[in-house]
Amino acid sequence: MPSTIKDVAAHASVSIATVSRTINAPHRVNAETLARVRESIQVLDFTPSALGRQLRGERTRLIGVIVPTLANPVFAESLQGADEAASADGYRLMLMTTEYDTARERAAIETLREQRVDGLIATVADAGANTLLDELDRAELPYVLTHNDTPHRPSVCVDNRRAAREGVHALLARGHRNVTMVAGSFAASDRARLRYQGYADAMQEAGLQPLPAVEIDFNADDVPDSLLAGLVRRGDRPTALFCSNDRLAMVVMHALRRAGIDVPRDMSVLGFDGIPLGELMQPALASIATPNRLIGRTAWRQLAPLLGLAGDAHAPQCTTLPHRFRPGATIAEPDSAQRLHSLSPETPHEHP
Amino acid sequence: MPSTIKDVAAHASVSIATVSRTINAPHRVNAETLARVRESIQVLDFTPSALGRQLRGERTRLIGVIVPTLANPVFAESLQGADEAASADGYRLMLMTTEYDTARERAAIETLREQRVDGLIATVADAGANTLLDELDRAELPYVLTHNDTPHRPSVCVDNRRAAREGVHALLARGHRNVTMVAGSFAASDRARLRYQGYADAMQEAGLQPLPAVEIDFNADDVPDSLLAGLVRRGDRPTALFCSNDRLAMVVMHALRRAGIDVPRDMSVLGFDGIPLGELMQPALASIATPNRLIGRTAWRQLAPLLGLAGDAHAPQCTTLPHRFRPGATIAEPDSAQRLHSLSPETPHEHP
DNA sequence: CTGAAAGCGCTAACAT
DNA sequence: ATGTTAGCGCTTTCAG
Repeated sequence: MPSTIKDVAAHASVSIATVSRTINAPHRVNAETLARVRESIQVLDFTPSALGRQLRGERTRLIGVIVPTLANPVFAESLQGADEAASADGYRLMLMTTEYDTARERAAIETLREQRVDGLIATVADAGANTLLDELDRAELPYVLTHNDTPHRPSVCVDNRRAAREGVHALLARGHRNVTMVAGSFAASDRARLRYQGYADAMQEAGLQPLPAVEIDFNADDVPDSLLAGLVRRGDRPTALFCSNDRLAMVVMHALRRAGIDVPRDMSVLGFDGIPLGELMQPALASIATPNRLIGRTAWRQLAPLLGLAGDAHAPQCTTLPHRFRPGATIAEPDSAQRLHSLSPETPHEHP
Repeated sequence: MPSTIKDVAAHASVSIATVSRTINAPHRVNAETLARVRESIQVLDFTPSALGRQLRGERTRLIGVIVPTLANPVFAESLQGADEAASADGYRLMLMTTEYDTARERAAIETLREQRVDGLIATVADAGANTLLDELDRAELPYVLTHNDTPHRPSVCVDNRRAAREGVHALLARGHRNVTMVAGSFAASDRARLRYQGYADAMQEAGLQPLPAVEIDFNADDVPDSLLAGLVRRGDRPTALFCSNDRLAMVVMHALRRAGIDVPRDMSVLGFDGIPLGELMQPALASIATPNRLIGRTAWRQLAPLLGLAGDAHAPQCTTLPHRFRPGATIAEPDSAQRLHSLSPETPHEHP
């Protein structure tokens, strides 16, 4: 049992109020007394209990953070950003992971509310129609969503649809016509859906028919053979793949290699997220980089005023942060064999 | 302000004791009363405050987790392992990152003690002579170290020295003689030091002189040109690099590429940690894989009995988990030019 | 089966 | 400058 304010008071022969003041308002304590109390605090190894304080005060200086998983560096990064920013303001984080599971989202929010967190920074599966978030609104618990791209709730994210469109456009501009999207399961992520829409936008602008996406489980460490077969089948094999996130892109590339498909010679690959490790690998993964750390930091900045902290009280509810197309060696023009096969009026693109 | 047990009591016209029982011991409440109270709980959207409970009881069911950074997937993974295991037992995690900074370690422990966590799972810079840990001992706050390889404190890790020795041995067995170690700064990690010892062991067993390690800042995203120059200088250029962790290995490989050095043709690279992304990249990163998730899980298992939970009360204080050499295409035999240069009695190794 | 009351550690009036 | 006291939300005897 740690010692309490009472123990210190007794040891220093003062009242508990004086001990409290020694800690919170030293200038209101006589110098000698101050020294004596501090001495006792040392001796007894007293650490004030945040519990007592939190129970008394109207805030806990705790904020809950909910992310799908830390296996995806994207979330690890934005968590870091939020951590840095919140810590600097004296707030502590309580972390919960959901593995993209709605039931776990519910449980996480419940736990966090029990802990009386002052606010929430969360990435949820589906931000649009989400009863959990409605409950938060009703409970008046401030929250900011991260990586959830919705105009209807406080959030910080990139414009996923536009970003995806630009990325796919880059593929098309290099002469690819048969571009297929590989996505984590749509049910588990509104991001994935928006990115698919961006993909479809780009295809249509180029006068091409969007192809159905190949859906893969988010947590998968490998591509099931059945799906892989579809991806590498001869005939109408895609010349480029747009993956809804970098982790997925790497998993897919690994599978392609196993199937004897060389990236980028036989197939180009574009990811999404711009995780640092992607840039280090060979060939460097082309991607649409999102400012993950900044997303976390911004989420805190947006949340802080809602907690009554100093800050821009009239900051926007929704922040759209800039993305950036990150070129990489996983993208090449369709190989010559491929081009020979497709020397038809439909693919009149030029190459240097 | 969330509603309290009093609000519910008033709404249901019972005492707060009955509300408490409804939540914690429903069988001791009359069926009708139970229903009425539950109704009120619903209506008022009552969520019991963990604070009140924690203040009253002798445990908070909170555990603190301290890791250097989440930018290194190793720690993200073991955090996940700990989270899974602890959550299953109804414990919540409070996360703090230190960026390998001792001052931040101190602050983290302070905060966690204030929050009255029941125990700690931590990865610290230096587990041997660490006053912070001594303080924990004195305060009788149970803790388990992860990734800290020390027999003197409760810990879960792999045998870093042996693992490093085996890895370097594998390089030597392929004909490498000039193997250099690249390490994060030794001051910030007892792991790095042990791995260097393992490197030295292997070199000496092969009758070779261990070379001084090249130290690089942990957080670096690139290798400074001055260090890079030393690594790629002609003449006594190493034919193989042993990196003290995978992230570092990837950063180094990236720099080597910039310097026109091809891996593995011109230089082999071996990492440490076995992060999943390493296996996905091309060429696949050879590494010494550590069971990170299991490390986190085991840490919880080892901590639980110390908190008075069910579990093996006589589990070992220190657990050494098995590592595994993970072969990869970043390791090759020294290239032919290199071999021609070194066709001397000292390097009689055969190649297919 | 239910209620009254004490007390967990702390802060903030209010008194002295 | 310091002390006394009420009360934050809850659990837990102890009575009824």
